[in-house]
Amino acid sequence: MKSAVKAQQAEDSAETGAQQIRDAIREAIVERRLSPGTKLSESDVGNLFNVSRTLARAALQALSYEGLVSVEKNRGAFVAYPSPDEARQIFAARRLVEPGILREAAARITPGDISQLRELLLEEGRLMSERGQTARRAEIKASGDFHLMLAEISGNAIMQRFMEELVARSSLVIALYGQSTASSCGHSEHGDIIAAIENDDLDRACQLMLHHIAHIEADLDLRARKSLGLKEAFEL
Amino acid sequence: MKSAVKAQQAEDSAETGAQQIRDAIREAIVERRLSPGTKLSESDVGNLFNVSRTLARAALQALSYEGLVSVEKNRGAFVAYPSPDEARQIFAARRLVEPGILREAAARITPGDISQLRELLLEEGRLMSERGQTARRAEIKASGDFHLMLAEISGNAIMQRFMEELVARSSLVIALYGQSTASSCGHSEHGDIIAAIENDDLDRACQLMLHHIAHIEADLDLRARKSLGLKEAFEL
DNA sequence: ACGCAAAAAGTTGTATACGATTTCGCTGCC
DNA sequence: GGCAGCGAAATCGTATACAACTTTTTGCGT
Repeated sequence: MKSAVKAQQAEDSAETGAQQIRDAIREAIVERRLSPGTKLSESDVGNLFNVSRTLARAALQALSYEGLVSVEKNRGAFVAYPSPDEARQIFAARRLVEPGILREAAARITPGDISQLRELLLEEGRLMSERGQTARRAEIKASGDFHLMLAEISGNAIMQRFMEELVARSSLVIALYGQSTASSCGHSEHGDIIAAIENDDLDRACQLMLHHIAHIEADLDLRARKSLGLKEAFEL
Repeated sequence: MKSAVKAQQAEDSAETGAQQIRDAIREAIVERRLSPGTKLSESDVGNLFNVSRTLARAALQALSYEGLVSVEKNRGAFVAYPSPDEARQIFAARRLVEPGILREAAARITPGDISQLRELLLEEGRLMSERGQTARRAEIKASGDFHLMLAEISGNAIMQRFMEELVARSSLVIALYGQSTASSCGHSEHGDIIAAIENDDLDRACQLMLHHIAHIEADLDLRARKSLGLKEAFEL
């Protein structure tokens, strides 16, 4: 599925080296190898990928359009540090669009799609039982891929791109505000949703999706701890 | 309202000259002063705004992320020429998200917002009765602003940005495939939607919104006339 | 020793330069 | 007359250079 997602955008383009850098950094952010707030200086990025600052800058700009990095004028680019309010908006957006995407996907889903989804779930479960950071990161990506694949099946490239943005930003939010050591997504809920789709019970599938999103959000601690930095941090 | 929309993004940023160029070009595209397919060479854009190719390029890249221009490797940037399929996806996306946005907006709407919406409608009506291209362009923008303002009222900046993209791209689609000489949006339908909101009849408001979108789409001729260029163009 | 000011270092914003790729027009051949 | 091939012009992709701004360090005075 990963290849399918990429192919759709690749086509003739492979636009430029900047694209590759953008993708590499995005992956690093989504997999949480880069923490929110980390500074991404143009020179450093350029050196890291052996390109000039021009390309590094282009990649960072691109990521800022996706909301994954924030560039501050004359100060530089940082891995985005979503505020609690932003976090709420991200999940509100997901609650708003994912049921609709699910409905469209269900209308066009093929047996092949379903088996691919199942495969994804299996992989996810396997990673879940594994130990180690590598497995954890792969699991994070896999759980997002479930939602992305639904968007892909829906056949609407625009919604798919939007979901990619939302999933990526969700990962950032979870990295910042997530509490449970458990992974980002309740794995079993994904399976339930597929089952509901197979049973042609669309309303139930949507309801499950909403619950699922609410579940993820419930694991967050979005109390505005605005730096809490001075006295409060030390008076105990 | 225009100022409000801009202020929200301006804040401290005003990031750079590229942003201004991007906005100027976008406005030109949305108001249909630039037709789909028009070539936007980096040098030309740079000269036009008296900046280097660097900034022109950045602006064009930004617009390509919004789907308003398509850049082809080693060939240049063009005002986007959405395919019929893309057009359908754009409107499918709008049908998917606008009812949700409407619901959120209705939940937070204030009397002040309503009067602002009414004001927008009045302006729209006034422009509608005027003659001339300038009025036509202003009307196009105004009719889009109605949808954008609902997104703004909804309080979700992410959905707002997404709607901005969808409305802008819709304008392109209408420019390409629209048939009626009449303006893009049925003006009266906007008023009906506001009325339904005021009556707390959300379901009706959503239904009106869906009809409204369907209406716009119905005015399009999305038959794939694939260039129609060879024999068909001349055999009559 | 502390605080403030000025300079130095580092980083971003923009312009220019150069190599690579495409496009277009020309010449020459069929 | 038309088409293939070649060369020039235009345009894009990327690197480098310089100016403007920010941050840090240094040094002086109190």
